[in-house]
Amino acid sequence: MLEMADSYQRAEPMQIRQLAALHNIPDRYLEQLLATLRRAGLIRSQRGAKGGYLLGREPWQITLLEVIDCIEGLEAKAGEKSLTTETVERAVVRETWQEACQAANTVLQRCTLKDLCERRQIKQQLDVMYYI
Amino acid sequence: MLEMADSYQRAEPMQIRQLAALHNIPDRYLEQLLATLRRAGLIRSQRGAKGGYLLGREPWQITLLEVIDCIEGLEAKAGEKSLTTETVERAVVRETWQEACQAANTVLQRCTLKDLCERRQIKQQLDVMYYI
DNA sequence: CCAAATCCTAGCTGAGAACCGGGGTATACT
DNA sequence: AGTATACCCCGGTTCTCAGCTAGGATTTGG
Repeated sequence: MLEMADSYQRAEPMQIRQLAALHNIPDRYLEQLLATLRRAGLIRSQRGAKGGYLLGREPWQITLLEVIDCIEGLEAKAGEKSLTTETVERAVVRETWQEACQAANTVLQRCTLKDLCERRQIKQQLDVMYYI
Repeated sequence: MLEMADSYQRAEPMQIRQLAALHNIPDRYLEQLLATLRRAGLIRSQRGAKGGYLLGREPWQITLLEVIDCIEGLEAKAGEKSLTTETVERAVVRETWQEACQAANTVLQRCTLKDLCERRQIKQQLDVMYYI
């Protein structure tokens, strides 16, 4: 996603091969992840020769939370039936647990791809300085 | 743990059979969980006949975070070697991720067994009122 | 001693993440 | 049009691990 955020400004799509090579991910597997992201609307695809993937929105409009929820198969349902059989103990613990999740999500929500790209650039420049 | 927090005031140990029956957990499995909790010092055990388990500390001195970290096998190490091979991208994402974990942990840290017991009691009384 | 309880160690199982492969479809370029 | 290049879809394989099962050793109260 970060690579695509960079390529977004250049308005040229990224190809699976490139992304896979850059991050040492098997390209066949990366293809599935990208399909999931596409179905969620986080990225768009261009088929055919010279095709590839592009962000679905501006880099500052995509949060880390959206990306993670997407590929981690966000299933926030199925709790309906268990609510009827849920014990009091489970309910009490679950409330605090969800409160904790909410706190974590707030952090991830605040973090956009643009933020991450900027931090990455800073880190990369620091690496160069250490090398000298 | 909540059951033991209640029994802690009565100063009598809880046995695996009782705990398992109360919460529909296979006792053989519960035994392993309790062993983990014991090794972490969260609970103490009394062997032999009339034995059982007791909290290792007062109910208000044990947080939900400790319990969860304990049974979820908190492995916060092993990141040493990967730090050397960690890419810049992973590092940037991991920082935000850990920040989110920290936020969640803060919530769980604030929640003690005593708090949960009190909330449970309130909920149970509400259930009774609904029943009438 | 004996019954009752915890302790220790090893293995089984189902679900899900990571990964691979074959064949199909759309698009750009010549 | 034809072809090469990419994405698209679906099914299967491997590996990990939480959840669970099983057998036997050890400690303690009566």
